Amino acid sequence: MSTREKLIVTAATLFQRQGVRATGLAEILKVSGTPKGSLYYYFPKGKTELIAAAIDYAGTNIKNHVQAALASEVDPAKAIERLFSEIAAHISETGHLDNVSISLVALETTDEPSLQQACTRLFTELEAMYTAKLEASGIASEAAAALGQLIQAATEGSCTIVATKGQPEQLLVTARLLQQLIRAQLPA
Amino acid sequence: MSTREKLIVTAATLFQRQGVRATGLAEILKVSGTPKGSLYYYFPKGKTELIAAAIDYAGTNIKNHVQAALASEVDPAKAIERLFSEIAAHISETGHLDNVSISLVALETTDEPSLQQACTRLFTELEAMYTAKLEASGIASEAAAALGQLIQAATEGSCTIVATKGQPEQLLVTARLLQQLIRAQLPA
DNA sequence: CCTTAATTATAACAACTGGTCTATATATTA
DNA sequence: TAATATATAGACCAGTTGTTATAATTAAGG
Repeated sequence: MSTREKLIVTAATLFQRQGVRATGLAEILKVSGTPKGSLYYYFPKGKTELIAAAIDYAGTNIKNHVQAALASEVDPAKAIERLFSEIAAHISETGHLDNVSISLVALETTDEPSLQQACTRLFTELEAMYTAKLEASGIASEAAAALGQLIQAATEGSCTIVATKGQPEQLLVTARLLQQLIRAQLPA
Repeated sequence: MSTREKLIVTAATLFQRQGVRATGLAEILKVSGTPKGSLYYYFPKGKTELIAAAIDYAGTNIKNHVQAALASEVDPAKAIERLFSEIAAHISETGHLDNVSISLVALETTDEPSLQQACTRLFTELEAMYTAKLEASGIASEAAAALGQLIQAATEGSCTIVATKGQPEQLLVTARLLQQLIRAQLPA
């Protein structure tokens, strides 16, 4: 792994776990074992540029997880169940939201247009993935789009609540209701 | 309004809008027009103590809004519609999440037990409010509890996404699906 | 009015922050 | 091998942060 990659991966993890403002550059350097000179060499615009790269990296990671879960089952309801149980397992094991949610980063960066746009893009892409899966199973596209939005909202909201409460199993309760809703929309 | 109250109200607003870490005591003092000596006089344990008071204040505010919306309609589905449209209007007008969501504060404070507990308590109380409303309309208690959790998750998640995207109308799409789900659970 | 309590004022502090700069080390190329 | 390009090292910087301490001012009580 190159120095630049180490910086991005470490930053992505720390930002998602504790937030952008709570993560100083000194900590990223220490955890990644990389030199300070390199940080400004690879990210001459500074922390904001590193945050942008970290959002993209985290986003790709999350999308890959979601894509794998959606592809693992033909039935979208079962796929959502699988996704939520994977998220629950991750949070249960790590106690953190890295690799599953960028809500904290998104909320912290609404005042910086380029970062807000990067987070917006990710949220939109995730919704589109859910929507596509639902459409592929025969749900009308308007209903699929609405459901895609709800699934994404429920996912981010559940991650936030579960991380706060320390109760990952709550994700499974929410998943069951979403499955019910999806099944009600599937063609007979 | 007393000095102590001014500090709490200002802190609550700024914390919900921009986060705890992005809000320094200097800004709270400036915006509230209160003296620095008073801050430590009233909150001798410092910023954490002020954050705790701000969470409680914000939580009471949010609970009051939710309670008013739930009480405004007998039908829980219509009440949720009203709540979501009020949230959408607020975000539309202000561009901020103060008075509607503590997700940012909650995510930033998971490493401080007393604050985590305060946020957990609020999330739990909000869920209980939704659950009680659903039960009162005849939904079986287990189903009502699961739905209460989904409503709370969808609310927090939607606020996060909508604040990021700057698209408050998306809340109304989500509200319609929640209404559908609620109606499917109501006794015939 | 005097005494006591409450509140305010503000300087000082150590620690942290993101960024700059220049010299040096390492890698690449011809 | 020497020259050039890339990457690293690390000192330094100004600004911000939350906190402490002490003196002064104001408010309350007898």
